[in-house]
Amino acid sequence: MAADVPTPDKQRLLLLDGHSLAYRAFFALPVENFSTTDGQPTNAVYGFTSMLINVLRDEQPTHIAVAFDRSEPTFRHEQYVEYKAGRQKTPDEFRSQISLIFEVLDALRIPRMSVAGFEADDIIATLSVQATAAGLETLIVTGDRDAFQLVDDKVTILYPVRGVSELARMDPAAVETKYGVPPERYRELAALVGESSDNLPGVPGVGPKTAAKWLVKYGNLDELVAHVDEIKGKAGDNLREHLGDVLRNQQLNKLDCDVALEAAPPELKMGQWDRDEIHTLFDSLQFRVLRERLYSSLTAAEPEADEGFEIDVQTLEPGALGSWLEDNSGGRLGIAVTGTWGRGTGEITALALATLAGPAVSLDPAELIEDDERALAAWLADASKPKAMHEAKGPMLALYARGLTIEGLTSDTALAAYLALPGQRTFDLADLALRYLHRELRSETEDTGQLTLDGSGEEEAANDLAVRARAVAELADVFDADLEKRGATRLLHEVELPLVRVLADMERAGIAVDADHLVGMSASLGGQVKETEQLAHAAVGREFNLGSPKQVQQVLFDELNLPKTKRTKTGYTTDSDALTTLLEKDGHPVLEHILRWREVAKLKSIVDSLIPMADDAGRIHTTFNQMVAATGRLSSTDPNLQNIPIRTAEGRQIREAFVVGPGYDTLLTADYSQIELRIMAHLSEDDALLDAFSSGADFHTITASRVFGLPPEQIDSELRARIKAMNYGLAYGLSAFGLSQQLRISADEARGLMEEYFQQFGGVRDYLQNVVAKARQDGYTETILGRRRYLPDLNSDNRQRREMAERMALNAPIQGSAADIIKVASLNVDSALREHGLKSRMLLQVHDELVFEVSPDEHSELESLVREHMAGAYELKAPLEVSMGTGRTWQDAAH
DNA sequence: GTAGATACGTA
DNA sequence: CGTACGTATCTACT
Repeated sequence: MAADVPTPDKQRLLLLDGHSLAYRAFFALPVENFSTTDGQPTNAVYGFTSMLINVLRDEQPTHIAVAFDRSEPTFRHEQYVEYKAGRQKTPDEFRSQISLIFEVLDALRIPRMSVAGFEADDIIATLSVQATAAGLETLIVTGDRDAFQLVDDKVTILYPVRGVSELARMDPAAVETKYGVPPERYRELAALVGESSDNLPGVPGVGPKTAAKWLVKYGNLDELVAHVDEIKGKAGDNLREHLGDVLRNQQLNKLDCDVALEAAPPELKMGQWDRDEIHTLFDSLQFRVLRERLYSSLTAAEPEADEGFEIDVQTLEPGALGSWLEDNSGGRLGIAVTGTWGRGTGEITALALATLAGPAVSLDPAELIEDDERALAAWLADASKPKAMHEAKGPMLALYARGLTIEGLTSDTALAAYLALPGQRTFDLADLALRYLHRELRSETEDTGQLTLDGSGEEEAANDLAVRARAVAELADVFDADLEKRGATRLLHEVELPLVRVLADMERAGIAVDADHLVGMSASLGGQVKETEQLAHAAVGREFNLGSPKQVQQVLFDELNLPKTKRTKTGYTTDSDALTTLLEKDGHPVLEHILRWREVAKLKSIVDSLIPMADDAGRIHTTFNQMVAATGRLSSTDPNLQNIPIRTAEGRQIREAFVVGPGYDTLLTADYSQIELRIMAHLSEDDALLDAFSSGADFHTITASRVFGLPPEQIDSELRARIKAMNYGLAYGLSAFGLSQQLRISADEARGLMEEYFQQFGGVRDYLQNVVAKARQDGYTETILGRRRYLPDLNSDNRQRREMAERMALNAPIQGSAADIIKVASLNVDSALREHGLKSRMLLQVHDELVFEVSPDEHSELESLVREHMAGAYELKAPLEVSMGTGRTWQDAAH
């Protein structure tokens, strides 16, 4: 099959009009948001660079140049003294930024060109003609419409439409669609219409529409001039009267394709840019987000890293591991492991250790003799021997399964990458090696094509694993420096790294379930699902699949003609909110059955998914993921034990299936009361909100009493519920519209409610506004422990994306700080359990709640330790409060 | 078999 | 037109 033979990529020349793009950016981006702390405006540099990065990423050019105007007069001024007269002087804030743009281009090794007496457009025109002749495709990015005359099947223009983030692709068809004439006629059209920014008046009263109509009718401008007497009406009179202007415009807007240039297109190859130079420059410009974007989007545009790792993988005689470790464990060693893990256990199949720059070994754990096994175990367990791993938790479980514990981890390169790039979902070692070490994850020395001794490929696998270990060792150093710059060193070493073992212990412990209870529930729910299904079918008069949103839509909106709900991509929503509203309006009985069916079917599917999860000891082991949530929270998978139902009575029955295991007395749950609201009060330092917490009374009632100006005892459940929704909604970026939807009140009422609220709690509004403004400037938000979330979309021109990013910016410091706090609490509780020699253990973390299994006679000691370390995890201005409960089941332990 | 859309469970 | 997740199911694709 030769179908996939890659063809050499087309050579593509990217030409940018530096001045016109920078000028666009200058007016598109508010200078208040784009200045360095010492007052240097950077909006034009920022916008230009941002556009440049996007185009480089999206178009992957092979050649590039940026053209600039000169301040000297051009040949056009000689022909027409009024050319560009009456233009406002360029603002000083703009002029100072041009040299900064030069610096950016120089650091990126992008050639810039300017020629006395010519405009940037003439340079671009010349290069594009030469490029076509040399067989290159040309892409021109410019905000100057004159360039449209250059468009043909080899030359495309990218024209900024709104702000700096969106480019319209102008090929011949697009020009014709937009202007009604093909690109080669564009000059003539522009001559008729005129160009006020160049001080080139056209025919009064003639816009692009009329001009295009004439050109289409007569074919071209010459013919139009020849038949100028045939044109009727006022427009015709104007044309005859201003014919001179039109012909002059046509002369002046013609781009010169024959400028003498120092370099021809084939010489304008994309070069390798200098990371250090970019670092320094972007630091001085205080471009944090752009640097990220540049690095993340341009790795592909860099020349392929075809280098691998030089590594000396040593073969050890049996019994030699101890002395090897003695010789080589002075510095941090990288560890790489293969095997399988999950559900709280695992198995190691191979292991490699690598020094940072010296030798490495690859081991087969199954074939270690006793001495070697002992030496390995001792080294692994030695906290004073520094180690680095990549995604250590799984291997930790597998090592533990064969009796090995690991101490002295000073880096987990996946965790470090997560702190550096919290929005990324995966942290593949090979990707990180390419990106941060600029090398492929393979050995440079190996693979001369010769067979290994037994031909099994074992040696190759051992080599590969050693390469991974080496990459881990090197990456660990790179990230140590990177995290130091981001202020995340302590977060890694004091929170995330030690948490790995705590999470591994929770996964290993698992939580006991009452299988009979689950099986019983499944049967009963199964019966209800069937019954409800029949009721639904009877109500409609035919059978349909209740689990298919498409069929439900068909039944409700096509057959029963119920009022239409909110649109989705494929039709109308049938979600429970919409169906509940419909039920109130129409009351068709099938609605009730659908809602009920969904409820019981959901519960049954949860129950059924849990049943086969229990191990031989009757325990379920979730997997906690420490690096997926952009805010710093944990997540739980396989199964997700962080979303076990609790709202409805039937849902809570599922919690009754999670029980205390043999050898333990009871379960204990401990959760933070209103932790996010306390954090909001702490961060905003709003006195009224802080007072509400220190008063000791019910928080929502107290805040409601302030908002409504009533004594607390007159706050009924309705009023309390409204303010409770506001209290929580604020931290999510809730709008008046959203509030009105949720409370089923009018938008005006909701708006009034918010006004009243902010009247009382103005500090909260100030805080929320500031948090977004600061994030817009810095490019990221930060939690109390310095965990960042990068939000480049805060400066997006797309309103929807920007507003989304704003809500994320509101929420990330609050949700993320709560995550910080419960992580610290988990660590401190865990240490305390060890220190006090308790057998009780931590089983689950559910965002603001910890679940423990209590060993006999440890009840009161555990309770006081948990309370102490949870409440004391962080000192907030609205102090943390913890509530606890105990019981045989997770449900009974609720409080 | 997989990807996307929809719906819904938790904090 | 309220954040952060994971899972089940259906549907339409390869």
